[in-house]
Parts: sequence; C-alpha cells; structure tokens
Amino acid sequence: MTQASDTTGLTELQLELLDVLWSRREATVTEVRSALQNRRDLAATTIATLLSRLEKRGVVTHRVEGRQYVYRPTVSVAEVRQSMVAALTTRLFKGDIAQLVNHLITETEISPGDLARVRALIAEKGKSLEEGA
Amino acid sequence: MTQASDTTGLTELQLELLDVLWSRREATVTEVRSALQNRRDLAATTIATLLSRLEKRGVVTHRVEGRQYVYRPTVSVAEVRQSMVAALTTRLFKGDIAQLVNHLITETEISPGDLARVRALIAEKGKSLEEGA
DNA sequence: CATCACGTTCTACAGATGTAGTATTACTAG
DNA sequence: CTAGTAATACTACATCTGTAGAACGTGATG
Repeated sequence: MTQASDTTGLTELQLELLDVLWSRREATVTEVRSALQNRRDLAATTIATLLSRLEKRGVVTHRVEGRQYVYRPTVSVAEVRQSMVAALTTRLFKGDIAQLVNHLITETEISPGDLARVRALIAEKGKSLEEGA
Repeated sequence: MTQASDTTGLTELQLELLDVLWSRREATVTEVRSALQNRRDLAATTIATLLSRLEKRGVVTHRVEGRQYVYRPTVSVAEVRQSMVAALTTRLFKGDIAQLVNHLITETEISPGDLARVRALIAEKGKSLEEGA
C-alpha cells in the first residue's frame, strides 16, 4: 500500500536517481552524484535540486546527519514498476497484458534464451494457479 | 525505417490524439476534438495547438483541404510501441525483456485466460524459431 | 577570532506540456 | 458589398523538468 503518490510519470533521470537510492538503501547528495558520474556529469546543486523535488513529490525523504542530508526512497522499485508498466499497458495496449507480451515476443528481437526463460515462468505461473494461490 | 523522430516521450494526451489519427487514418481538428469529447472536453484551439506541436515534433503532418487541415500520423502505432516499450524495458528492467514478462505475470493480476493466450503465443514463437524464421 | 570549505536553499532560465483566449483570414449568406 | 462564421495562427500563462549559479549558514583551521 505504502502511500500512493503517483509514481507513474517518473522520467529517465528521476529513475536513475531512485536507482541509486534503491541499490544503497540511502545516500547523500554527494554519493548520488558520484554514483551517476559515469553517465551524467551534473553539478552537486543540480542533484540537490532534483532530490528535493523528488521529496516534494513524495517519492523520497531525508534525514539529517551532521550537516548533510541522507536521502531514502519512500517508494519501492516494485511499486514503481507496477504503476509505470500499468500506465504503459493502458496507454499503448488498452490494458491488455497479453497483447503487450505478444508485442514483446514478436516485435522485439527476443533471444531464444529469454524466450525459454519466459516459457519457464509461464509454466511456473500456470502451476501456482492450479494450486489455487 | 520511416524517420526516427524519437517517439519515446509521448504523453498520455499526445497518445490519445495519435490514437484518433491511427484509427481513422486522418482527421481534422474538429474530428479529433469530437472523438475525444467523451473523455476530454478541450477547446478547439487547444486541439489545434496540440496537433501543430505534434507536427513540429515530426509525428504527424497535414494537408490542406478547403480551409481546414487534415492531419495524418507519420509514425505507426507499431513504431511507437516499439520505442516506448523499449524505453520502459531499459529504464525499469535494465533492458531484460524476460524480467518484464516476469513482472507482468507475477506482479499484475493476470487472468487465467490471458495467461493461456500468452502461453499460446510463446509456443507459437518457439515453433517459428525452430523453423528458422 | 577570522576564513575557508562544504552543504543546502534560493533564484533563474530554457524547453516542453496542458490549456485556451485573441487576432486574423476568408468564406457565406443577406 | 457587408456582416457573421468557422478555421488557423499567435500570444499567453502555469507547471514540470533539466541544469546550475549565487547566497547563506556552519563547522573546521590557523
């Protein structure tokens, strides 16, 4: 449940910040900044601005440690995936999950290995449904 | 190939407009407007603005008919799905399609019917791969 | 005690988006 | 020919995003 806060419209950059927080549980502005350094070279103030905006938006919080802020996500990666995938499914496939999967296996160059993995997942799911989970 | 024009970042509203154009091949401002009427009650000038912005962005064009413009999409629904799904897969699942499918069947309440359809699709795909498509 | 350095907050700005009023143009009906 | 109507173009404005400099506060250092 965790507090709604519409995580649907997160941008690329915002997700990158969240990724850092998700992977280390929490991080300071400086830490986030260096974690992104390879891909993005942003000013420290930029990171600070972005994080405070994310906080205003309700997807992260912070606690104070000494003179710096330690940010922590308030939404889980699962939640975000949930809402963003749902939004995409709605927008692009009229909410039809099977159609999205169809797109994935026919329109993208899915590798035989991935296909096998997917098949295994489906089999698994079928089983759990029979067991009445 | 069709002209790249980054269809990745299309918003909800923009997709709704495109949907109208996709379904009727082409349409005037007024037609688009009434097609959306049930969900959105936007001023005619708003629709006009949106369409011209989409044109500037390269995803639609128009031809003149009498005193009005008839808009037509320049990108296909397939292309848009392609790029948007790819973007989502990258952002949220590090590009791992199987992981996205996994999410779909474990994290969403997929119906047994949909699951069956998906299984059939996979089987089909497996076959076509063997045949060396 | 005076500075420096670091960290945060404020302010700023350009571009995109959602939304629409106003101006302009050109038919159309009288 | 004139006034109304319909369509587009132009202008406007708030909000969000990406980006960062400037201002401010405070602990560390000489």
